[in-house]
Amino acid sequence: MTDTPAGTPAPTPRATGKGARKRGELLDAAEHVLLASGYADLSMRAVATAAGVRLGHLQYYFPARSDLVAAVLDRVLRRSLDRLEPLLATAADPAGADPSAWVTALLEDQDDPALVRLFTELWALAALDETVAVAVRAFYTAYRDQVAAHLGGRRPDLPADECRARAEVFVMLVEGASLFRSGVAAHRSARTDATLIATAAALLTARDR
Amino acid sequence: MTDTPAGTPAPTPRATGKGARKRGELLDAAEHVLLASGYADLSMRAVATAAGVRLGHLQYYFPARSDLVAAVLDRVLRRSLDRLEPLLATAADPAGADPSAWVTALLEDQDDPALVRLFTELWALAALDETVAVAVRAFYTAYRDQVAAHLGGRRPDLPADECRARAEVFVMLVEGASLFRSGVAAHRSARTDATLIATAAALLTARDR
DNA sequence: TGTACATCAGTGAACGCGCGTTCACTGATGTAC
DNA sequence: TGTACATCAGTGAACGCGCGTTCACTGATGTAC
Repeated sequence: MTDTPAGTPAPTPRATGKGARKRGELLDAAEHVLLASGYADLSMRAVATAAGVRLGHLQYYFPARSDLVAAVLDRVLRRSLDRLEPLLATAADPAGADPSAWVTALLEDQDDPALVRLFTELWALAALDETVAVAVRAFYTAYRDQVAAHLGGRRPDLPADECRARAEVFVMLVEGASLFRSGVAAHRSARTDATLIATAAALLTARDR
Repeated sequence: MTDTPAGTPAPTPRATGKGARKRGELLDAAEHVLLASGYADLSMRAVATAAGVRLGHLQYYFPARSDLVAAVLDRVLRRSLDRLEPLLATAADPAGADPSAWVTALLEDQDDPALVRLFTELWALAALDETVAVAVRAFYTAYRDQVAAHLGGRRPDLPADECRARAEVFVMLVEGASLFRSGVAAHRSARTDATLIATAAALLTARDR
């Protein structure tokens, strides 16, 4: 007895075991095509070829292109939040400590050009698809709230709304920086990185802002 | 006698007068389609329909889709730089003055969701087309250099490389902010704007960073 | 352990459609004499 | 001012192609008895 209504003849691949593994492989292939060719050329045929399966088989797992696209983007956002969480949870350093090392680690994590590429596609797609737009905003809300919580641990003297505002500006800066450190808008420079890290750290430590 | 070789039978629309006007109208239509439907659905037929001309006529001005896309993106970047220049040239305020009003004006100018939308498409496209990538990097280099020049006028005490570094971080912050103020990553908030403006202003005024 | 059967996983052909591009064409506008 | 002609501006039909989707099919795997 599955969780689908008795009369439904539609394909419903298993959520566990081999089915889940295959699904992950297909999403890997789709992500690869998205990185290499962009959303416009993210076709069912291209993904099937990249995954080494037949078109019909890809459709067994993702009946429509929209299902595939939604699943890819969903996984990108979910994975990004999962990677962020352990970094942001390390509010371990004492209240007065210099957060530069922590900021540096966070920037390094955002360094991956492939990740930046996926996010530029997400930003562009959010304008066309309200579902994507909602997911992207939810991601940044969670991101900002985690930074705000980190900041609250570091600076118990700050009111919650100031933590939130500083955290949002912090995330703005990190996202803007990703464009300039990944090659989209410019390439990395040590001199600029120093100023970037000082500016981000100041958001976490400055008396008022 | 035109500027094309004698034997070339290819269509070469006039660069001035009626031809230039029509070309501008076609680019307006293309930009409208790009905003409404994204790059993937920026088809010759959709643009012709939006412009109220026949497919063949659009192709008289832009023989290939790639010509149309290149012209649209080129115009977006050129127009953005042209809008930036007068704002950035107003290094009028005295050396010690609070730059908050100036920063606010610059943010307002970047406020337009349509402009942000066009830039998200540009960032995504830069990964697929090296010509676009070069144009985007050239745009941000010019942008950063103009901010650096503005900062140099305001703070003659700073060495040139520090001006450049601060200017680049300033642009990172403004570009990141555009995502958070246009609705892509979040919506505008007065509290966050205050922190954003203070942070940007500090890049222009702080003793060291 | 063996058999019957349902479901799962994967195949392959075909469909209609919108796409970029090619090309021969026509009427309008400008220019030379 | 009039006429001949070249170029400009715009039309319309056709092409081959890759696309998403539909669907009937087959072999592999699991399960009930």
